[in-house]
Amino acid sequence: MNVGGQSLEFILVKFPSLELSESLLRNSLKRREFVTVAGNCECRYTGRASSHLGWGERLILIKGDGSIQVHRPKGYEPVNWQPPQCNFYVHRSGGLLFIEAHRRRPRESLTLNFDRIIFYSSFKPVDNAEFNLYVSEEQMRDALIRDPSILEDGLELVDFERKVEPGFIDFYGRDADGRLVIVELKRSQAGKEAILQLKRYVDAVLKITGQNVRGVLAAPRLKSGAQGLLVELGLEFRRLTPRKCAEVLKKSGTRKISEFI
Amino acid sequence: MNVGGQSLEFILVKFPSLELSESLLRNSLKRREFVTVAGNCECRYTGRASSHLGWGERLILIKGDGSIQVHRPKGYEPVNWQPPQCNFYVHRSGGLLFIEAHRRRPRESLTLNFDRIIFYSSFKPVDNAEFNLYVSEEQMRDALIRDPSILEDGLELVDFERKVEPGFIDFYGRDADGRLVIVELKRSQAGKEAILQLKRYVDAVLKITGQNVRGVLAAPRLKSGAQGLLVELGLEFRRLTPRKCAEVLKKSGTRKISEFI
DNA sequence: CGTGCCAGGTGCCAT
DNA sequence: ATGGCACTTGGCACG
Repeated sequence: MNVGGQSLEFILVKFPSLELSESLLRNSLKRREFVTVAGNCECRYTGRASSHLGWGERLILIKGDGSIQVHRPKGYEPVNWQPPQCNFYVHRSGGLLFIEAHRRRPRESLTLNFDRIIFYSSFKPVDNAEFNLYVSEEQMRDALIRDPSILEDGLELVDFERKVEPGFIDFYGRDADGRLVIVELKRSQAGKEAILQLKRYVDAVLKITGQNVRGVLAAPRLKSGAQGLLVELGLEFRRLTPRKCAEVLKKSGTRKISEFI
Repeated sequence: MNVGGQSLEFILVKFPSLELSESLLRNSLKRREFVTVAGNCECRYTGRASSHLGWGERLILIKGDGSIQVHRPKGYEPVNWQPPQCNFYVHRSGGLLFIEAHRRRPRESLTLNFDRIIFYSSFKPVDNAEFNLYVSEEQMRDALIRDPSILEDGLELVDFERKVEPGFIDFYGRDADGRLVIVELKRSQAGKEAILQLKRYVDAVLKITGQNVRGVLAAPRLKSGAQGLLVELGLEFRRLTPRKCAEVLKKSGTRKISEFI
């Protein structure tokens, strides 16, 4: 597919013959298109386990990355599937259309045979958007204030949004050993920028107080490759997930933040 | 859909207008059909966590059980979804078509807005087939109950699925020397987790009975590196393959498990 | 590559 | 409803 609502290599066929379906499939697989097929089929899987599913009408998705999934009329999860990067073989035999999806490591295969196709569709979706899973940074901060122990046992709040030279420190606390702890929060994957920001805060507070200061980066995850810089600068990472924050916020209920400070 | 390859309430439309799509959707949702829609959309989720996905072309499945899933061109898993039994709201606003899927307990919602539909399909799949997965952990347990000697000569069943403090013991027996044996089953490669789980059971039973207790981990194989922990904790490993279990189940036939206990 | 750990996990079955 | 746990778990980061 492409811009302007005009079809580019977009195919949609109602009740294609098995012969036509076979050639459409071969073509789509070669082009790595997103294929959607509905039809009456039987499914066999063998690999880590084995399974058999008798005849019935289902919807099959085959994606350009080489994944396949078979959906029955009910249930969120596919009844049979194969993860990305498997090899497909399409052939007709005995009046049936076969789709095989093979994978190595672990060695397993999924075989579907159709006696009737209800519809066939293929297109190349244009989708470059970024997916973000998050709570707001403010919600994360609120959760941490209400229960600092979600980050570390014994951690206690001293102040938040404290102004220092480079900016505002998200969370300013003291750990079980009495050491100062500066926490920098990121609502999604944290990268080098966040690490350097935290370092500036740590340096500033060290300069002001002269005390030993710990710098902790709290985020759902660390960008790959950022670990090195973190360690190099003597900082720490603590995983803090949207889920955990949501739990705390729910548990502590509607009470105002002011009650916790 | 129904027999004979003839359409019964089967709809397939290429590039429907948002207006038409809205009315088709309302109808399909009312009839609890299996809906497949491809289109350019934006997705927002809020509930246990929150997420946002910018504009892009995706495929959406809505099943008759009230589940919905949004598939991007790559990846086995849907980027956004909602499990069965949620409520749908469809409306148009500001030149966009909105689909909302709401759920209570946990309270969460998924909202999709489309500016263009690539194709719309709906049908009522006929699928009454039974799905069979071979050699599940339960089947392994059944095989072991029917013939404990597959694990060790002289082993006899005392109880299964026995409740102790940490959870349920898969198989609880007595060996040729009269010692208690606790078996933890894994249908595939067993790792550290399984060993620790077994250890908890052994400790619990030891505490209760005061008797000498053997802990046996039974699985097709042990993860490399797990051997050390096993020995360290005084536990044992016995290889038990799906094939062997299948043999036992086949030999003992269709007789019910209750005949063996 | 394997190994470990998290997930908006989901699903199943128990109390 | 809540808890324990398996899952063809899938996915990602790390050694």
